[in-house]
Amino acid sequence: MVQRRPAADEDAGSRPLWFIPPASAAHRRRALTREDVVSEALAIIGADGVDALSMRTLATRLGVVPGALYRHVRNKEQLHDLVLDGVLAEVDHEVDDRLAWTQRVKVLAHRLRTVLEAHPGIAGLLKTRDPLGPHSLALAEAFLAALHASGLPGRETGLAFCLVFDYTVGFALSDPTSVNEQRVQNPATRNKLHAFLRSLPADRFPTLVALGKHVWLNNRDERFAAGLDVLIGGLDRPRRPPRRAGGRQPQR
Amino acid sequence: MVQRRPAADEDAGSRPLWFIPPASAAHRRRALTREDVVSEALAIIGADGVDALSMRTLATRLGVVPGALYRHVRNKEQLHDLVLDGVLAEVDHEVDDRLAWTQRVKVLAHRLRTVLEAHPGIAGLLKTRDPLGPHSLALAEAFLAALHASGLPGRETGLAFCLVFDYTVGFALSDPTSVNEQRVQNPATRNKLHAFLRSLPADRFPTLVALGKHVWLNNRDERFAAGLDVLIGGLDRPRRPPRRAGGRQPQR
DNA sequence: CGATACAGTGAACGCTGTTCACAGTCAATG
DNA sequence: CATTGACTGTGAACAGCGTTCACTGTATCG
Repeated sequence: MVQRRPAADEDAGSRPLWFIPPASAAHRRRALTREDVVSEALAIIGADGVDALSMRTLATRLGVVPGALYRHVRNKEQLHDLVLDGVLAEVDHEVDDRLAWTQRVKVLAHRLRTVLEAHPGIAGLLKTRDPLGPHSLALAEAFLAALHASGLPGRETGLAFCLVFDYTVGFALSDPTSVNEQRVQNPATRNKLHAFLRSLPADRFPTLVALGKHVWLNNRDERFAAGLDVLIGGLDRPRRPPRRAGGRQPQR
Repeated sequence: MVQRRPAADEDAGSRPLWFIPPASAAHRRRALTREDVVSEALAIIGADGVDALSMRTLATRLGVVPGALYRHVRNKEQLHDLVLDGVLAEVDHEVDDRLAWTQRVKVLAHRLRTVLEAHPGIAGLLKTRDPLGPHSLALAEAFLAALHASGLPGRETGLAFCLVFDYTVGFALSDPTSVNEQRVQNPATRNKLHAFLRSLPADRFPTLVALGKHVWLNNRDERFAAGLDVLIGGLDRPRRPPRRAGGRQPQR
């Protein structure tokens, strides 16, 4: 929280004891910049998640009236864009070139997930707003470069990028603070959930009764890693010969 | 929209001409049921998306004051749960058992995506609310049964289920009405986007400059099908021998 | 010194989800 | 049949949200 405005009583008669800073142009004018707004927004999100970010609380923490923010940011959506790029800047996109491409992709995906989950709610922005900020582009470049090293043709590389990126974002999106995850994290509610699954009519839900306990588990880390393995394993598979013409879409 | 309340002037002196229905219990009392609320909510979402669903508009369309809804639904979150199950009921979960398990999973995933995208915004609910309603369970059963037919052990089947389900939901979540998709759908803006990518400094973003045009494409259908292929291909791969102990997570 | 640009103010608008005392009507009871 | 009790819908309110707008005061430029 930035203290921007001199205390009221400082103007009102009580003289400063020794030295009053000249209130240089840099401090009084242009005191609030777009960077300030964005960084304070990041602070709020880092502390309380993206839902806690409202124009009003943001303005209050900056010592400013809500409407003032609109001098620096067109609307909340644009603020989200800026915040998003700020978060993605935290993802280290340097990877050892000597690693196998599969390892490089995995490392990047893990880093992305870590950063996204450190800022609850941010992943949601990625689903509606394309990240075209400088840091986001650097990250995309790193992913693309690693995938390109697989030797896949350009078009397939693009598809693979979408796949891996969407997988990671989608995974981070069901963040551990959501209701679902809370439910499986708490052993008591998890047991209740398993009991519920076991209690289902076995004639209508045989597999669910038998395997339900393997689905609702508190195993986010394992789930992410295993999914990533499957995914990259699938990419690493020798391409099959072009499937029978027009057979792209399985019959509905 | 249900007309539930007699017109005001009907009570106020103007006598009915011939016959006044007895306002039977079924009509006056219990006129509004939870099913009514949910089905009207589904209608709103089907027409204008999930964002258009507010307690006030829902109440208005039901000819009722907003607070009245809380006699039938504890809060909006619970309304979402009910709506969600109503939508998932539209997914046909019957699949031909004679198909290969890979085909069965693909068919189910395509159906799920179709239904989710027919109700913009619904996929978002699936990320925060676990679908434990009857229809949702039936769908989960179908997916699990198909995956179980792969011969994977129980735990891996659970992981595979999460993977396929999350993939489909995550994909549907970036629905075609979002900003990103609009951008690549419109040829003009897509060209602008490609031009922007080409204009990037080639020394810092070499792969992005070269392959960017393969990433931002209007190819949702191909993307979904290809991703699903990779994913199921990865699942279908012969399991490798248990990886070196503790080596689940690639080194950061 | 006067003119101009502009950050910040304060108030308002219209929207949201939710609560609460109250009124009216039905069904069951004495 | 009359009374009671349960319960649905009313109307108003509360607190919060994003956003707009006329206005004020200050800092900079000509």
